[in-house]
Parts: sequence; structure tokens; C-alpha cells
Amino acid sequence: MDEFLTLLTQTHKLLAAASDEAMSRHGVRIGQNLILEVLWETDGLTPGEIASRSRLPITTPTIVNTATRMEAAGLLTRRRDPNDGRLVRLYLTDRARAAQRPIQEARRDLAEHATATLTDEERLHLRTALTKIIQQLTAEAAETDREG
Amino acid sequence: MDEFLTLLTQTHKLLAAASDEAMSRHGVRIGQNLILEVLWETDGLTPGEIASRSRLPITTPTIVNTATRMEAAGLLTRRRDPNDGRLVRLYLTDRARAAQRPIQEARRDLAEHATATLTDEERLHLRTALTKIIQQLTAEAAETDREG
DNA sequence: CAGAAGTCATTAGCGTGCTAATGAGACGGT
DNA sequence: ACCGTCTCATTAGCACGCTAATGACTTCTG
Repeated sequence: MDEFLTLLTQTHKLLAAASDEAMSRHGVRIGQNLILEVLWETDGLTPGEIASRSRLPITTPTIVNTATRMEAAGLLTRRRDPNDGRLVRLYLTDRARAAQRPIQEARRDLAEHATATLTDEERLHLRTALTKIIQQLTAEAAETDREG
Repeated sequence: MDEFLTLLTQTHKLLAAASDEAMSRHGVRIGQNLILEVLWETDGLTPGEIASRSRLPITTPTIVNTATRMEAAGLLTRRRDPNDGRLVRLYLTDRARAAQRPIQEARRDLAEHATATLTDEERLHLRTALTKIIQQLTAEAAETDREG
């Protein structure tokens, strides 16, 4: 059933657009969310650390590019690590910290709104199904790693 | 539950990566699939027609950009409509037509593999849930249209 | 202590998708 | 027949994500 791929892509597209629009109202774009989530938790990490701590897999170059835009937008500052000249540490500005609550609320509201017509049971089933799919696909990637 | 947005994003990311890899083995990239699906059905459409016929919402500029890459890759040719100089019609090459079966099979296989650990009931629930979410989000967009 | 090897961030270059601006062509009204 | 309007594709410019290449800095080894 190829339909399933289309359904999931469309769902993601709609949710991403809605999420971007909601976060834009607080001066943050959707791609910046991953970085913010990690730095809200632990400030002053390096791009590599952020990439490995993120809940979603993301590459270091993407972190660097996005961080550059965030710096321009006044959301964070770069500072070289005094003990190791290779490292660059990213620190959130007050503005980025102030955005934490409204953005997290906006995303929670969006998730609730999107699933408003589902029963509790359906929401549970959905989460279960997505988790199983992720496991299936990441298990395969791990296997390839082992072989490679 | 913001978790839900993350779960869905990750699922989409894994599926998109796997799909792109599978299609790449047949000389087609994932972004080209929407155009191919429409032209396999009806060859010689214009970018605007493809955009409106696609199962997934896509803008005309995206069609045009992707079509340019597909032209360079020898997947389609552009021809001006003889009756209306504004229109450009896109025609698939033999190569693009030959790719239809293997690509559709690859995508079907991927969908089956990804959902291999789900029961039939879980697959049904998943589809129902995604459909409900899409309806909820597109209903809102339609409302905004009416207001605007 | 010097040079090789490893570990970082960054840059380069690509694909995908969007909105807004542009320009060519068709068409309706006068 | 002309001119404004509408309808197209296209271009410009942006965000986001990836891989591969680069360059700076550390660290290990002889």
C-alpha cells in the first residue's frame, strides 16, 4: 500500500507547516526548534553535542547552518571553548529563553488540535504504530552499520 | 503531547530517506516522484496541471524546478503548447516510463517492510488516524480561506 | 619535541519546498 | 485594432537537510 507513504507525507507536511507558522509568531522557525530544545535543557553545548543529544537525528553541518541563522536572528551567541580551540559553544540569548514557554505551549496545542477528532484509544494506537515503524526502520539501519 | 510531533517527524524522515535511497537505485530522486506519478497517469500535462492533480499539495514553482532537474537527467522533455504560447507541456522519456514499475514496486515494498511488525488491525488504525488528522488540519485551512 | 593521526567546526554544493516578483502570451472590452 | 487584465511559466531568494571536502586545533607516538 503506497497510499500509506502518501498519507504520512501529507500529514507531516501539514503539521510542519502549521508548526512553522505557530513558532514564527514567536520569532522562531521550525528548523531552529531542535537546537532550542537541546539548549533549553543544557546551554553552552557544541554543534556536535547538540547533534548527538537531539531527539531527532540531525547532522552537525545542519546545526552549524541553522545556528548561523539563529545568531543573525539574535537567538544565540557563539563562543570559542577556552580549553579546546576546536570547540565552539552555543549560548542562548534572553530572547531565546523567553520563547521557551510559548513555543512549547504552541506545539502542545498544535498536537492536541491535530488529534482532536481522535479518541484516546486511537491516539494510543497511533503512537504505538509510529513507534513500531521507527523501530523497524532504525533496526535495519543498525544492521547495515554492522555489516558496513 | 509534543512527543507526537517528534514521533511523526522522525517516522517521516526515516521513510523519506529510505524511499529516496530505493528510488535512487532507479535513477529517480524522491522529489521527482510526485511529477512522475501524475505523468505516468497522463502524459503531456503542464506544470500547473501537475500541481493541481498531484495527490500531495505542491506548488507550481517546485514543479518547474524539479522538472528542470528531470530534464537534465533525461527523464522528461519540455515542449511549448502550439495553441497557447503560455503553456509548457512535459513529456516523459522512455527512461521515465521504464522506471514506473520498479519504482512503484520499491515503494510498495518499503511500505510493507516499514509496517511489517504491525498487525492488520494496527495498520488500519494507523491509516484511520492519519486520515483524521489530515481532515482536521485541512478543514482549518479551508476555514482560513473562507475568512481571508 | 616534532610529525602523524584524530577530532572538531565550517564551507561547498546539492535537492526539496515555499512565497513573491517577473515576464510572456491570451483575451475581453471598447 | 488597441489596451488593460488575466493566466501561465519562470526566476529570485529563502529555509532546511544531506554528504563530502576543508582547515584549524589536539593528541598521540616515536
